[in-house]
Amino acid sequence: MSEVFLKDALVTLKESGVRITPQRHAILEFLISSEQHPTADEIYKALEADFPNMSVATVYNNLRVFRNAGLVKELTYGDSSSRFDFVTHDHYHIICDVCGRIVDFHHPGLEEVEHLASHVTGFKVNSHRLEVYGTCPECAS
Amino acid sequence: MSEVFLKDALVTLKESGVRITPQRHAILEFLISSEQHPTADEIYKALEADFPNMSVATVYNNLRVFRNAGLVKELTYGDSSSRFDFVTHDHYHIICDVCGRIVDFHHPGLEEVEHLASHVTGFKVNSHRLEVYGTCPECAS
DNA sequence: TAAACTAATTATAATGATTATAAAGAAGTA
DNA sequence: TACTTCTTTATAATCATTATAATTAGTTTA
Repeated sequence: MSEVFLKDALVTLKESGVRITPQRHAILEFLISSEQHPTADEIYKALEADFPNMSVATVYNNLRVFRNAGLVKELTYGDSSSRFDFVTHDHYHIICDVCGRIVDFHHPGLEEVEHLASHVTGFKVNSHRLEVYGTCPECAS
Repeated sequence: MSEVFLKDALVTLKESGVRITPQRHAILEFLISSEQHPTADEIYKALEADFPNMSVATVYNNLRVFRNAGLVKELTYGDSSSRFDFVTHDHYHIICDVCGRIVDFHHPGLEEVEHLASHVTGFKVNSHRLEVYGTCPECAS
């Protein structure tokens, strides 16, 4: 399953003229396999063993490359550092107020909200962002 | 109208044992009158004339105090600095991808989404966050 | 009202995430 | 193989935010 995502991602990159380097391959692979929405630093640390000489800048640079290619979404919450999420299909996030864990969930798109917003404000709507906050089962017990 | 908001806010603060200083008064007043969702630095600069000796730390400290009191919401987007929004009644934001302008709009709460999220993930839901992105009428023309 | 207690402000330094820069290295191409 | 261009690395710079310590100012109570 995740193999397919990786292959598709590599094709997407190649088509937009981006070179596939071992570092890029590894960052993508880690992002896809990770269910944890990691920060740039977490990615950096996770790949330290395989790439002892890799620079943090490489991680940031490539996350930006992936984001521009539409492969990765950057999630910004109140805390200090961004988290990165490999884009598979549309899903929303629910975030635990206690431990910060981010869990995916699916919900039909909110077109009606987009329509209303467009109607009221006169904006031409492109997209929306929705997050739900609460307490995860582990922290609740 | 905004006078009422200010008075209510001051009462709320007093009730939670927070002292009303001239700086706090000014920051609140500016936040309420502003339709621009300012950054901490914008608040600091706006009050520079009236409070030449005020420290940036004071702005940050008090924004945190207001946030803890539930008077102010912190908005974090991709860009570097947070924006702060005085809480009146529930409303959502639509953000222009071109110029970054943030406009308020109202929409009935999305309880059904919260319910579904809770059901699927087992979380105890507290709140949610929704933002719509697009192009504002000015930038579209 | 004035002393006393405590919280708030100020000035400054520190932190920490992210970005910029320049040199070295590697991928793709003729 | 030599060339061009993109990528990585190492490091320094930037910038928002927070921590610290000393000073100042609200608030309380006698």
